[in-house]
This record gives sequence, structure tokens and C-alpha cells, in this order.
Amino acid sequence: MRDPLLHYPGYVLRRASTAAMAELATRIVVLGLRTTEATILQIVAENPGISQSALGRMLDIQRANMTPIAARLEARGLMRRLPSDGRSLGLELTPEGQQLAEKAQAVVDAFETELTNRIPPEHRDHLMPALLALWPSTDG
Amino acid sequence: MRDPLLHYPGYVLRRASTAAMAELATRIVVLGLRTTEATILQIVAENPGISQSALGRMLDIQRANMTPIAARLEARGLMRRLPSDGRSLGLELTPEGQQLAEKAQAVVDAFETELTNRIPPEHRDHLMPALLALWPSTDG
DNA sequence: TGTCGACTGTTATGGGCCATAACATAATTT
DNA sequence: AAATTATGTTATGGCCCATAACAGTCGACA
Repeated sequence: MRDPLLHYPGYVLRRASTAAMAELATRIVVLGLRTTEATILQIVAENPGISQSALGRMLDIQRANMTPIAARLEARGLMRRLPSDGRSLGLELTPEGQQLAEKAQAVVDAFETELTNRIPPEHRDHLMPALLALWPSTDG
Repeated sequence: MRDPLLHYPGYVLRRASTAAMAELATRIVVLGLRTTEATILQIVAENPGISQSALGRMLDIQRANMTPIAARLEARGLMRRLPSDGRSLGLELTPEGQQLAEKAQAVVDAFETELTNRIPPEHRDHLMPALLALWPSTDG
């Protein structure tokens, strides 16, 4: 039984990503959040007033897909969407949103630290530059 | 506008994986295949007679999700599913499946090579060990 | 100032992959 | 022989991504 896929960086990248995301999802779901929602709370917490579009550009989420996510977070009382522009919606967290964002942040931080610690030290500092080189969307 | 996510290996891993998979998908779809199907053709080509379950274990695809994929490939005349065991189905490619598998293989190889070449040389050899360390499912 | 193009948000819709539960059947273990 | 395990199947849902079409707003520019 041969498995040549383990020599393919793209394939290993995919598998590593899927595994890591699944693990994070199980840790974050206990807060009642999806990983995407946790990320959004985090970004809005650090960038109050950011528009849906700008948020979407930062996270590579289409406007059309951002709408239901933001609406859901607002409906749960975690986020407010205030018209800033007539066409734009500025996002900011409610106190409950802030509180949940902090919990989510702690979970994510712990996870990312664990992830980093799994990498053998001699390879650790090379992962980020290598991944960023694979990722064309950084500059567009 | 702050974007602290770029310091998170898990997040960058996810983004890099998504981008890479999307790119591969656009290259493989012209063959009438999805990335998962291309992978399956490749594995079956190198492991004729492999059972659906064993294939699923290798690729981390649940039995329940493997069934429609394998059935689709069989319906397209690319693969045969021969009862080997009374309960198991042994998989093997048809001539058309072989031919398509070779084309898919060429596309994947080219893609993986390009991917590797994007990584700065000083980081190149560190990516695979780092990713494999993140990926717990290698041994279970 | 009025028009045209670009931007924003929304709705609708579909694709692709993953996960779980329940089931029937066959093999294996005890 | 009985109990457990393995395999394949069906059904169902979740999550994330993509595209098209639309209405409303802003900005650039003649």
C-alpha cells in the first residue's frame, strides 16, 4: 500500500490545515462560536468601526458571505452594525461581544501556542515565511 | 486597521491551504475532476485492488463519504468496484481511468513543483517536517 | 451639476468537503 | 454458536466558498 501523497507539499498542507481547523473548531464550539465567527469577533474587537467590506477583504470573505455571518452575530447581541456611510456598515462589539471575544481570544492563543510547540525547534521559524510565500493573496 | 492574524501559524496555514487548493481546483477542473477525485484516481492507480475502506483511511475520508465518490467515478467509467471479500469492494481503474489519472498526475506534479519553487530556498526543506508535525493523524 | 462608474450590502442559489447516525450484511473473535 | 468488529450504504446536516443579480450610495469628472 503506497502513499506517495506524503511527498506533496500541497497535499500535506491541506491535511495539516484540515486537522488543525477541526481541532480548533472543537475547542471554540463550546463557546457557541464557529472558527470564522471567533476570527471576526477578534478583528472587530481590535478594529472597532471597521466596515463589513473591509473586514471581508482582510479575511478573504466575500461580501455576500459576510452578510449572514454579521447578521447572525448582531442577532445574538454580540455585535452592532451602525450605518457609517449611507452604504457602509461600521461594526463594533457589544459588551457581551467583547466578553466572548476575550474568551475566544484565549482559546485561540492557547491553540496557536500549542501548534507552534508541536513543530520541532529547528523547523519552527521557517513555517511562517514558507506559508506566506505560498499564499499569493497577501498583496493581491 | 490591524491584522494580528498574520502572526498565527494556524490561521496562515488555513489561508495558505485554501488558496493552494483553490488554485489546484481550477487546474484540475478542466479535466472534469475535483481535487478529491484526482487524488483517488492517483491512489487507486498505484494500489490496484485497494478497498474503499482502506482508501478512505489513507485519505481520511469517511466510508459514508467515499461511497458516492467511488460510485460517481464508476458511473463515469473511470473505475471498477469488484467485490473482493463479500463485504469489501476492491477498486481498480479502467483504461479510461488510467488515462485520465495520468493527465491528473501531470497537473498535480506541475502544481506541486510550482508550489515548492515559491518557497524561498532557505525555508524550503523545513516546510514538510513542520507540517507533518502539526498533523496528528499520521500515526493515529 | 448631473452623469457614470465604482463601492456596499443584500438575497438567492449552488458546489465541495466533512461529520454523524442508523442500517444490513459479512467477517472475525471468543 | 454468539458476540463483536468491519464494510458499504442511505440520509441528513453543517460549514465555508463562489457567482449572479439587484438596489442604493458615493466619487470622479466632464
